[in-house]
Amino acid sequence: MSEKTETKKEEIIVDTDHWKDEEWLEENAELLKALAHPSRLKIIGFLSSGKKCVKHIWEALDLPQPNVSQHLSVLRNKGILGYKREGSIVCYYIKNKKALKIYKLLVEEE
Amino acid sequence: MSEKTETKKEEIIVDTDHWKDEEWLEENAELLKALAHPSRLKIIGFLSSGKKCVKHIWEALDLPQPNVSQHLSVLRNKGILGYKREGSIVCYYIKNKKALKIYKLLVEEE
DNA sequence: AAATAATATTCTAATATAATAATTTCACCA
DNA sequence: TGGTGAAATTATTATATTAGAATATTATTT
Repeated sequence: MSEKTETKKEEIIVDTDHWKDEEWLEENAELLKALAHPSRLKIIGFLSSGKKCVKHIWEALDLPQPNVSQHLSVLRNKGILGYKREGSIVCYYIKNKKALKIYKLLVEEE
Repeated sequence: MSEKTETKKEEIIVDTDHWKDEEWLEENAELLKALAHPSRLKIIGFLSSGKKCVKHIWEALDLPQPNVSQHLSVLRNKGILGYKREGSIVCYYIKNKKALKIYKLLVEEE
């Protein structure tokens, strides 16, 4: 959806009925679900100021390493985070702009 | 958080480290979780154009009535939707502005 | 006070998610 | 090549969520 649809009269109609598009609903619900956890939101917040390595993340967030690793994998698998191996350490960053915008909206909307 | 904090020097510092505030994280994760379901996102989308009664909702969305009622109660309990009984019918509307903004962001960000 | 239409609640079974502990993999260096 | 630090994976258990069926509630009309 959201694509332009042309009628006989060559009018351009922008379809805003996204809620009719099951695929769009699935995708976006998935995105929200990935963000909808306190620890994952915390990770996003921490990464919103830039790329950070895993150790830095779990130390700063005061969460056990395996737990953070699990949450990172959720965010990575949904394409929200990207990562880069730098020798023996791995650094994560926010790859998905939409996710970052959601986080910023939450912050601004206080 | 996000409130202005005054230091000894009367400087105004706007705190943007929301991710350090466990309560803020909980609240916002809850909000996202409530929205993070295809049917609930669908309901929000349908209601984004204005107040609608329950029957109208489950017919338009092509979902079973008890199922929609359950989802409406999730959204209502989180304060995302408000409702008004009008005789024998009940009409729901989006009460939480933040939730609506999230939905709109998802739509616009395509 | 039935009957009916609209909506909500409850129960259940299936599935998904989460925290924790234990283990493993990977890269680097002595 | 053995040791070490960093990160990921796996297994387990507890808890939460979901759809769907059945039932209940509420308000209106007859």
